[in-house]
Amino acid sequence: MSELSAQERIKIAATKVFTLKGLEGARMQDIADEANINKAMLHYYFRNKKQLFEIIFEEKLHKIFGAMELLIFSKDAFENRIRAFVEKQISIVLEFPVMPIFVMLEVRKNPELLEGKFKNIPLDVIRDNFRKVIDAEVMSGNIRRISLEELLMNVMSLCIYPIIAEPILKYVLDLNQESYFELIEARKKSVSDLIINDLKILK
Amino acid sequence: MSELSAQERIKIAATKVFTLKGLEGARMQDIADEANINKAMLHYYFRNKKQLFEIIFEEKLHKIFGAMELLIFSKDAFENRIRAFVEKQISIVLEFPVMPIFVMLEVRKNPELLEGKFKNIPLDVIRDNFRKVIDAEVMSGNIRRISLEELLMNVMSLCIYPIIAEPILKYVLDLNQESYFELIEARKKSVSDLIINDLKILK
DNA sequence: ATTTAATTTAACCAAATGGTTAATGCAAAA
DNA sequence: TTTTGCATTAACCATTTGGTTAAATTAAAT
Repeated sequence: MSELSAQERIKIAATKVFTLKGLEGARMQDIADEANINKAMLHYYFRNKKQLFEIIFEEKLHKIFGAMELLIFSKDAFENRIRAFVEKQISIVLEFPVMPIFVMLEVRKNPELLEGKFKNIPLDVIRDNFRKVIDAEVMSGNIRRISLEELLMNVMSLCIYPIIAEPILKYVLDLNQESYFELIEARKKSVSDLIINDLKILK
Repeated sequence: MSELSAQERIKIAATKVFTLKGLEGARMQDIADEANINKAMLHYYFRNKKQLFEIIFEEKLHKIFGAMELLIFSKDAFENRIRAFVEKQISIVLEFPVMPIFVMLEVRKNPELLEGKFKNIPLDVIRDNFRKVIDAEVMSGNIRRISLEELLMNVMSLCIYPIIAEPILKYVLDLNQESYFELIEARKKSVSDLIINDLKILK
């Protein structure tokens, strides 16, 4: 039935259960059932619940913030970088919509979870670099003055929220799966348009 | 020490624990400790964990969507209604930032949670009404054509996400509490500006 | 083929957990 | 003062939970 190794199946199962139930809410037996293996195997491949959790958590964290590098390590024009980032960000979140909710909630329970988890992603470099990019655009008169903080908050919000809030939005707006999905697909363009039009308005 | 009744203290404690840990992750003993009462009191005032949870959940749900009525039951001009809604929405979420995360996650675990929980908020009326408001503005040439769905997604995203993602944003953008709070306060205006400027651009 | 190592399982255990109960305190009514 | 009904507590119980272990099975090395 399954081509994957026990270890891989455990990680997939653990991701499913942890993201939905959180560290304390997840049951080792549920993870074992989901992975179709004996419960003892969980402790054979991963020392205990906490360690299994942390491995999953770190993987998901990197997935979410991996897209940020697109904003920096690209030689494209500013507008196109924004468009690429928006599209990538929406696609990533669509792949696993619970991910951001999971990360936000677990970080609130245990703030130390973030410490040292961004080794591979040089946040300070990305920040400095992107501020310079924005400044250059402002100097060239291409965009209005805006802070990195405001811009990033706007883009992340518009990309992430409509996907993580899917069940609520579908209920409130009375949408079926199909029309909801069309709306999200359309956002890959409309969010970029919104952001870029906002930047072009000179105060 | 506390002026509140045992029942009130339980609800406050339960809100704190449930919103952070979820239904399965929450421990009745933790709620009792947080409320400073004997564990048996929980079952004295509320039949069981599930019932206590559902009462908390419904309350929080209404708090979040209460603001939507501002968009309808106001006689203000369109632009001002948007501004009022944005300000209200941000204030509500600031009061209890875990609330939306909690609701989004629990609804994903158990979709039936939403069923029948909007008795007091006539969603269909609000939708119809607001669509008419938008149409009227479009007809008057005040705003570009936009769907209720897109507009609501944009506004909700920009208001809610930056607050629920606080710990992550502070870490990624290297912000202290003070500068983070300033940014959010500024959004009460800047989000409205962004939305309204977008609407004024005629395609 | 035999030994060795890695993988998998069922049975088990101590601790934690949701929930109950019988006894106790305690204020207002009689 | 006595009684009545609500509020509160400690002790208790059955079940669940994370974790262990020793035996069994399978795969790899000799």
